[in-house]
Formats: sequence, C-alpha cells, structure tokens
Amino acid sequence: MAQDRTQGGAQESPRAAARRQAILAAARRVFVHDGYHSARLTDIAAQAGCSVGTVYTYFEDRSELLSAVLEQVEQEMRGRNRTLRTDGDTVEEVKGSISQANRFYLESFRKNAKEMALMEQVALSDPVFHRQRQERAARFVKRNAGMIRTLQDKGIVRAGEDPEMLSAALSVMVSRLAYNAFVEGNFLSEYTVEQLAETVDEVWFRTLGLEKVE
Amino acid sequence: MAQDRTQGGAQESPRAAARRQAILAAARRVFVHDGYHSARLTDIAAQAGCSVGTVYTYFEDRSELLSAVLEQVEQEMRGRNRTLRTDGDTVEEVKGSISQANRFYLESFRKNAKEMALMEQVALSDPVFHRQRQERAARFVKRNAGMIRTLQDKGIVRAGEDPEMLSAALSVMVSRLAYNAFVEGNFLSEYTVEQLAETVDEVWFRTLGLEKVE
Amino acid sequence: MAQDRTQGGAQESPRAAARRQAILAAARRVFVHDGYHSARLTDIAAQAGCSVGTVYTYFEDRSELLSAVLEQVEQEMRGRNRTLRTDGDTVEEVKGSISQANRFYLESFRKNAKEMALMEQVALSDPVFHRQRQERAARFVKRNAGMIRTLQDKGIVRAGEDPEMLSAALSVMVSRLAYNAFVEGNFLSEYTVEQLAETVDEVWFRTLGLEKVE
Amino acid sequence: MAQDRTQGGAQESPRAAARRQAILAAARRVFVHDGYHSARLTDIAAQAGCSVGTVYTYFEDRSELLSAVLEQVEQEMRGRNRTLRTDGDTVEEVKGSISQANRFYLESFRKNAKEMALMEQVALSDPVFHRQRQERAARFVKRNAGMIRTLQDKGIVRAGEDPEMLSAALSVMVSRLAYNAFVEGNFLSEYTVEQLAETVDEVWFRTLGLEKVE
DNA sequence: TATGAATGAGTGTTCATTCAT
DNA sequence: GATGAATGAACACTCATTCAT
Repeated sequence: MAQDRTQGGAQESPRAAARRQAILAAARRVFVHDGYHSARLTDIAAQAGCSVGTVYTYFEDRSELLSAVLEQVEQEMRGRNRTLRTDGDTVEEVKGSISQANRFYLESFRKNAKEMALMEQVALSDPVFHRQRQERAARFVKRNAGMIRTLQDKGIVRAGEDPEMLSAALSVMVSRLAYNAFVEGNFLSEYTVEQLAETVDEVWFRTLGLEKVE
Repeated sequence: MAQDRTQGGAQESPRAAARRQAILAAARRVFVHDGYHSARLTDIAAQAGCSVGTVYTYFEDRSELLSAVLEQVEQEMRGRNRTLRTDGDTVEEVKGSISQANRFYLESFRKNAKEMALMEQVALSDPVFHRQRQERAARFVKRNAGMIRTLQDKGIVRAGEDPEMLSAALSVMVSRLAYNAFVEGNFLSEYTVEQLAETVDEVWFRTLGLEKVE
Repeated sequence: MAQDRTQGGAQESPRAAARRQAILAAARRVFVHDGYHSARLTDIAAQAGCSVGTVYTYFEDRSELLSAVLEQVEQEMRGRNRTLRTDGDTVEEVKGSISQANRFYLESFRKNAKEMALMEQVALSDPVFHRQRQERAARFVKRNAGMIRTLQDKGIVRAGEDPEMLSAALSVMVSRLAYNAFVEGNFLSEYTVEQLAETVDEVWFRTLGLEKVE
Repeated sequence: MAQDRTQGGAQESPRAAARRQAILAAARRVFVHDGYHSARLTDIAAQAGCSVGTVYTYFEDRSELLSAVLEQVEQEMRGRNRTLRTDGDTVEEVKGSISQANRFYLESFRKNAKEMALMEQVALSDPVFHRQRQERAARFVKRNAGMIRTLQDKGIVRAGEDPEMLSAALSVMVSRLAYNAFVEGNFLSEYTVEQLAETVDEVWFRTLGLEKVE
C-alpha cells in the first residue's frame, strides 16, 4: 500500500519507528481537529516535535500522511470487529449475531467519531479516498447480504427480496444513524449506544421477519 | 436571507434578472462539476459569459453564490414535494402515503444527485451550510415522527417504540440509500427508482407493522 | 483651473448648477469623513442622490472632484481673511493686526479642521495637490515676511534677521499648532481659540521685539 | 512590540539576520521612494533579492514591514539624541542646551527627511501609526515643557505662561520648519542647518526671555 | 442628461514542497 | 537523518471609469 517511504523490506530502526508514530499521531490530532483542508503541515510538525522536513522523510506528501492516518483508524476498527460471527442455526442465534454486530459497529463509531467525520470529508473531495470508503462500505454490505441469503435459504427471510439491496438499506441505516448520533450532534446524540442499538435491531429483526409482530 | 445584493424590495430589470440567472446557472454547473473548493470564480464568469466583476455585481462573494445555488436547488425540490400527504385513515392509505413520499424523495434526489453531493460537501466544511443541512434533515425526521405517532395512537404501531428515533432510522435509510445509488456510483446505481422504492417501502412497512409477515 | 466640464463660458442651467453643488457637497462630506483614499465614488453618488454616471457628467474624474472640494474650502477661508490688514503705523497697531490675523487663522482652521486634515492627506500622496498646498503656504509666509520687512524698515525689528525665514518659522508655528489642536485631538484640543491665540501672539510679539520683557 | 515573526527569545541564525536586514533595507528604500500605498511587495522582494514568500517568512504582513522600518528609523534618531541635556544652571548653559537640542533635531531630521515624510504619510491614514506619531510628539513637547517650568521656577521665564502650550508652540515650530526645509523642497531648503538653527534659537531665546532685546 | 451594469487590471497572502547545510 | 529557510504559483476581490439604453 506504499503508505511510507520504507522501500521494500528495509527495516526501520526503533528510533525511526517511534518518530513515524509521533508524526502519525500528530497528524491524526491535527487532521481530526482542523479538518483535512485546514490542517497545516507546520502544525503537524510542531505537534510531532520535529521540522516539516522530517515529516517528508517519513511520508511522501500530505495526502499520504492522511492515508496512513485513515489506515490506522481502519485497522483499529477492524481489530474490534474481527471476532464477529454472522451465522447461526436458530433464529435466536441469528438475532444474537446481528445484535452483537450492531452494538460493535455503533460502539466503534462512537469511539472514532471524529475520525469517521474526517473520512467522510476527504471521501467527498479526493477520488482515491472516495474509492477506499466505497470499498469499505461494499464489504460491509456484502457480508450482511451473505447473511440475508443464508436466512433466505433457511426459509426465514422471504425469497422475493433482493439480498444486496436489502443489506444496503439496512447497513446504511446503521452507519448513517451512527454518523448522525456521534458526529452531527443531533438530537440523536442524547441517546445511549444501547438505545440506538435497540432501535436498529428492531428494524433489522422486523424487516428480516425475525420477530413476531403481534 | 440576503442571498443577493438586491437590497430590500428594489426590482431588478429583466436584463439584470437574466444576468443573475445566467451567473447562477453557471455557478451551479461549475460548483457541481469541480466541487466548491476547486471551483474558480474565473471559470464561473467565463461560463456565464461575463467578467468576474459582474459576478460581484450580483453576489456579495463566493460563498453567497453558493448559498444562492443551494437555495435554488432546495426550492426546486421543495416544490416537487409540496403535494405530499402523510396522513390517512386506513392502513392501505397510510401505506400509500409512505410509498408516494418515498418515490418522490428518491426521484427528487435522482434528479439533483450532483447538487446533493455538493450540499454534502459544503456541509462538512462550512458551519453555516452544515446547520442548514441539519435543519433540513430535522424537519424531514420530525414530519415522519409525527406520522409514526399517529400510527401508534391508532394502535397500528407498537407504543413501546420511540417515534423520533424510529423516524430518524427510517429517514436516514432512505436518504442515504438515495445518496449511494445516485451520487456514489455504487452497485446500487444499477437499480431503478422503482426497485429502490420497493425495498425502502418494504422496510418501512415491516418495521411499522403495516404488512403481514407470513 | 478647469475644475469642471463646463467648456469656456457655457452657462449652466440653474438645475445643473444645483446638481453640481449637491455632488460637491456630498463629495466634501464623504472625503472628509472617510479620507481621500477610502472614499468611494458610489458613496458620493448615493449621498448626492444621483448615479455615479451623473457625477462624471459634472466632473472629469475622482481627483477633479477633490480639486473642486478643496477649492471650495479655500475660497471659504480666503473670504474670511480678505478683510485682514497687516500694516499699521504704531507698534500697537501692528500688534493689533498680528493679533487679529492669528485669531482669524485659528478660527478658520477650527471651522474647517476636517477639511484641513484632508488637504494635508492628499498633499502627501498627490504631487498636484502637494504643489497647491505649498503655494498656499508660500503666500502666507510671504505676506508675513513683508510685514516683518516693514517692521525692520521702521526700526522695530532688528535688521539682522532674515524676514523670510523668520516669517516661515512663525507661520508654521501657527498653522501646525492649529493642526494639532483641531485635527489631532491633542492635549491642545482642550484649549480655546482665545488661549491658543494668546500664546501665539506672545511668541510673535517677543520674537519681533514688540513687547517689553521685564 | 511583535514587529517580526521571531517568537519570544528564539535566536536568528546569522544568515537569517542578514536576510531580514536585506528585506528591511529594501522595504525602507521602496516605501520611501514610492510611498506606503504605492509600494508593492513584489518590488520589495525584488530589491531584497528574494521571493515574496521569503518576505513573509520574516514579517507577518505589509504593515508589519512598515512598522519595522519606522522602528528602525526611530532607533537611529533616538540614538543620536540620547546624549542631550536640557538642564543647566546659568542662562548661558540653558541657551547652550536649547541650541544643541535644536541642532541635533534639525540634523537628524535632515538625515532622515524621506523617512519622516513616510511617517507623516502613514500617520494620516493608519490609526496605529497615527497614535505612535502622536506619542512621539507628546514626549518631545513634555520634555521641553519641563525645561520651561524649571526656567519659570528660576524666575527667568514669566510665570504667567502655560508651559505645555508654550512648549507645544515652540516644538511644532522646529519640527515643522524642519519638515518644510528637508521634505517639502521649499525655499527653506536653500538654507543650511546652521542657518535654520540660528533662527529657531532666536525665537526660543526671545520667547523665553533668554536674550536681551535692545 | 441620467442611469447603473459591465469591465478587468491589479496585488497581498498562503502553504505544500524542496534542498542546501 | 534532521533542519527550516526559500520558493512561487494560484486566486478572490475592489472600484474607478465607461457607454449602451
């Protein structure tokens, strides 16, 4: 992914690695605080306790610095979600998986709200980041679509529905609700993650026919 | 709202009005094509067939030009939605209203997809536009929350649900699905408005208990 | 002096003359209030109740408008000073003339303080106005030098002094003291014209040997 | 006084100091030659042998560059006047002090005539510089007022006179005469500093009663 | 005469990136 | 590796003046 200037397998010294981390952390702070367009290299260097020249020793240019920041964020969030299971034999197991996944997603989003806002911002002005964001979303949708298809095979979800689109609808609902609650400072920000999760679960369960409607 | 330099009720001559429209249309094209930050005044003037100075005869500055563009878009979209009814006595009537509203929304979004992307972009970097976008969204959510509350009173929707949050969840689902389909160039862009609307309707109906799940 | 566009002896209609006066008065207000460089033609036209184009009907350009304003001011001040006598046979008569001249000057300056500040400002950046101001000052110095020479001939002032330079020294003292008192907003602004005049008289009288020093 | 971008006590390298001086000297030349408002940053940079960007490395903006120039001039002039004495016990000593002070002032003015014109110009359009000029003048007047008061206590100058106003009158006479002689290009410019000083001394001495009038 | 819309040249300032030390 | 001074392209905005109506 060429997010640094370390060619091939050349190892960085511990000191160099520490420097890189310091710059990365500084960039994350500054990008998140000022927004990508307002963030100045000089501020990042100052925060990192080094000169601008040194920043260029470790990162090709400003946009690569942003890449590295976003990649770091994504790894942190992926790490949290790695253990998720989306399968299960009984309806209750499926509901448990969905429920857990939604809680994980909402919680992750809450913890990195500022970073998610940053991602959103850069995706709108830079084609490269736009594509990255799209692929991330696509993976999310695809995973859920697979689950829906499984439920259809088991006869739980109606076969008539398009799994991809249904997945997309339910997925964007979760991600956008999270965005509104944690980034926008909406009326939604007054709810707890648990409350949001319950609503989201409800929509999923009813839509997928996992809950009896009296 | 002072989106132009015409003070108070001073009437514009037909020629001046035409000029203003030409500049507005040019700005809309350029903003939508290049994005707000990359758009150059010189390009807008060139597109409008006048000098930069003339642009400043009609608009205070660059940001006011954007305001005028967005206001125009909003009026176009509001105009289309004016006729919407969100009430009804029978379940079928309610479903009809929802169905119609969703189709109108998706269709409007499709017709102004680029402009919606522009709105999204500027909302992320300018506090004023951010607030405008938020208020627009809040109105939308509120209207739907009212409808849900009515359904609860009639005993159609369960009383236990929070109408505001449910409305928010369902509303963002529609708007974000539209965004993905018409702006992002997703796999969703291969669906027709009708197909999107059917899925969206389905989620609404099931969630609100308006449809029997076999 | 070609301060207007009325070629030769072509008479202006009464209406045109009124227009010209209205514009001139507006220009005077705006120039004096905003300073020459900050004054905008549009403001002047607005103040005059006409369009910018009309201003150009009566005045060649911005600088000619200023010329006309300054000329008007000068005529007003000259008018006041026309009756001054600077001669006299006895020491008391001479002192009376000087005393009267100083009071007239200070009073005139006070009445047109803003205009004098304007003159000073434009003299510093425009060669034409600079020359005008210089000539005005030179006339003032010359008149006083003549008086000093007369006093020397009568044996009242010592013959050894250079009348021109002495006149210059005493003249600039008066004009600059007036400037400080009426334009600058100095501590000097707390004195009355009479108090300033007494001090100024004192310096003149003593320097010219018109007063016995006990 | 924050007239540069060197924050706090951060030391400048010799090379940087030389650069700063080069830019300062260039700015002084250009400001003095073209006047503050007509001076272009590009000209200053060209004169300094660097790019415009480099100018902004050392100075916040155009006005700070002017500040630095004026401060430099003032320091040069203050340096020259540091040794002045304005006291003395005998009449002859007092006259000597006054005489010396006047010569110093006139000579300083002559050496920095163009810069004094610049100061005058910017004082008339910028409130900050206006205030600085006023304070400078006030100090000058105050110092001389103190001397006059001392002379009154000793019974040399009449007690009836207002020391502040008398000081102001005599001070502005010197400064304005200098201005006329060295900046204006008056007939006064044909006199030597010595000749100007003699006239100025004469007015002071006679006004303060330090010279017997035959 | 009066209008006021149109013109367009002119310039201070920013900041990512480079490279000599 | 580290530094930070130097670069210079890029751009919004102003306003006196003109001239078609």
